Amino acid sequence: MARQFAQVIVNLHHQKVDQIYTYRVPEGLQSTLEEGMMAEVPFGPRNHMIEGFVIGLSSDCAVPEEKLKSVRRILRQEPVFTKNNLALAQRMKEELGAPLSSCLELFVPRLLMQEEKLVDMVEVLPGAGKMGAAKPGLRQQGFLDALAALPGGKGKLKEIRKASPITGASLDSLQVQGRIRIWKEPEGDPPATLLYEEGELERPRELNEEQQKAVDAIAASIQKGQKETFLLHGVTGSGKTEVYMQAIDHAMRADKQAILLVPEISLTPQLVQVFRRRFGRRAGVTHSRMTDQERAWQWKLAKENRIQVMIGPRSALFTPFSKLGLIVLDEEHETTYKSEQTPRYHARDIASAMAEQAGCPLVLGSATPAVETYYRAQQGEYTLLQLTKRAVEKARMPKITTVDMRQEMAEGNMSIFCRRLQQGIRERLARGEQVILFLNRKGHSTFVNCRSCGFVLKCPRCYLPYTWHKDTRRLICHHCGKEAEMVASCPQCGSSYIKYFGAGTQRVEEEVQRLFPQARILRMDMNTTGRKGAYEAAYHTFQNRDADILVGTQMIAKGLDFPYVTLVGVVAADMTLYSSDYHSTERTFQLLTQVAGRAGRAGLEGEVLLQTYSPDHYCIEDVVKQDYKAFYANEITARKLLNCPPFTHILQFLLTSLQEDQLIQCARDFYQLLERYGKRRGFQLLGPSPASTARINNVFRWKILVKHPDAARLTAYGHYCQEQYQKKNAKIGIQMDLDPVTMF
DNA sequence: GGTAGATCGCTT
DNA sequence: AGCGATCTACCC
Repeated sequence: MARQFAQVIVNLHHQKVDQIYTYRVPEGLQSTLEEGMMAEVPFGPRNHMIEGFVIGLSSDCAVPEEKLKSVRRILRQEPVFTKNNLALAQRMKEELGAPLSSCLELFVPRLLMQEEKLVDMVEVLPGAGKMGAAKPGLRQQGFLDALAALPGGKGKLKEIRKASPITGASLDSLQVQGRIRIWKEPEGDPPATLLYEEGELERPRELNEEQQKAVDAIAASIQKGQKETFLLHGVTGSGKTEVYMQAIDHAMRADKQAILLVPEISLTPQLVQVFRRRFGRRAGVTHSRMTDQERAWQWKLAKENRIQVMIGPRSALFTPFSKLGLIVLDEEHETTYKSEQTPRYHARDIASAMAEQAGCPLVLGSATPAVETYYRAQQGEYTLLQLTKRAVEKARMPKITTVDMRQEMAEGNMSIFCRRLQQGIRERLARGEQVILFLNRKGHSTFVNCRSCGFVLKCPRCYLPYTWHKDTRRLICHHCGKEAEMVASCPQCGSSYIKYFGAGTQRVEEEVQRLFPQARILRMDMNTTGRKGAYEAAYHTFQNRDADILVGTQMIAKGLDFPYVTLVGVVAADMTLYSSDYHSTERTFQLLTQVAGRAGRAGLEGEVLLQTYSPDHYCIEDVVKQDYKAFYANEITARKLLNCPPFTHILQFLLTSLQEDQLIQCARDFYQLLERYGKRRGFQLLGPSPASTARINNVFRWKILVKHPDAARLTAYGHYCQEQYQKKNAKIGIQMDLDPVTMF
């Protein structure tokens, strides 16, 4: 039966045209057009030619036929997505409220979406010659003959046209008649960077008992061909990478493929080297510094099964493997797994859905798992695998101690460094060892606390810290929007030493320089490493011991390995602890655990000092004890109490406008609309409140939060309300984010 | 997003 | 009535 109609999703990323359009398929294309292909179609009153994804072909048509236009041509030689990919994209659309076209686009490498980077190819179709020379003109016949004479009957359109001139109209006609096919593909051969030398491959290392148990469990699951999710909870240095590699090896031996996801930041050259030495050319890599050309070739190689494992950031999920046998998410708690662009998906969720489709295991690995993940393991939804021992003999866990800054002040030390840290730095300088001073300042949210007793001003409704607004000199709860006056003295102890928190890295650097004029200090933060190569330069300076003290933010917490660092000082351990984001306790635990791991990497003993105003907060206590389970138990109780994930889902609306008064008015209107549609159906509303960065590039930002335990219903409701609101009022921008990893 | 046709409001 | 500016519906 002739499939003369095509269901097409136009690739314009816009909600208004996010629907299925039906096109007629010209007879000549009916034998070649397949589901999953990209096609060029006329669209709109001016019939602009645009790209579309063909998501279905049929012999009947639901739309009045006089409305129909025809598919112009096929854009790529092969389908770019499968039925499974389409099903997943449709699910993403529903759960995330994103246009289907932008969900489908994830499966296509960027290069294939950029017309100008592709070259037109043309191929003569079987049977074309037999139609005889009578019907087509001489020019057309000449063109067909020239084409047929080429090896494989195909070549670059431009070159053939030069040798055998033909008009565009004639080309169209030949195509519509089904005598030739034209498509676009990347030019040239695989870049040399992908064709590295393959030396002798390394053999797997010997595993300890725990590692072996983990590998066996995953291997058994690969064999079964059923989805199973594992949480591989292993302390730093417990040899998770070796477990991944041997599990991947099992998948390959079962003639299947594997994906290893890593957070972008830790995609160090070392890891890539390790994989290449073990798997040789069967290992493919993607990362941000790769060109589109290189990525497109990786995609092609994966599709042809010439690569069997792909390593990379969340985009590596969309590698077109046809026999997926294993997915691994390393450092699964990392926030970089959540996309910040539409569709705002979480790699963990997509990986889970893909494992379901493929019937293969999913391994989530971390030393500090996300609370949601550990909860699911506790519930029996995930299988817990534990690595409790360090695989490297020499490396010992560092000694972690807190210093109570309230006491420091009571004893007359007004410096930003406690006496113990000053003494520690002095000793390291004398011994020629190195020091890292870490300032976990993130974002700009400043909370107010008492320097005498440590009391933190919190919203009485949400029990989350107020944010201090310098301009209005008021306190605002960024969770629910409640406002309050600043206090003159501490409500708990009456001290007047109550103020907002906030020292920058620059201030810390100045202070160190003042206290230790002879020390060589290096500062690393967004300001100093902005230029290209500046990060690497600073890294090497410290690595070569051309500096004694490294002062830095977040970016120095991850993956850096400096053997001569024996002291790590965390200047303000509480800084990220008290922000209005419900994740903040978890993030602080993960961050401090990670920073602590920077001390004493080689044989030398490491010491970590945490300066804090709340030494008895469970987060700080559990970091000191290096006890994840204790932290989890405390945190999950808090989440339950506050009705936060994993007990509910949160939908965040970010509202933006150039005019503040208009924005505030619209935010209130939108809130009322949300209330009208959702209050009685169990949607819990919070806000509106200013975003933590209330203004970016003159654009004002407010937000509204909605909670509901059912993610799909929450998104559907949010999407519906947004549509209803924007029908009437398009003056402000509204962005929706399900389960945001950073609450603006 | 882009376009066309409808509607508004100000000019002559 | 005449004409640009703004709004609204629709795109297979």
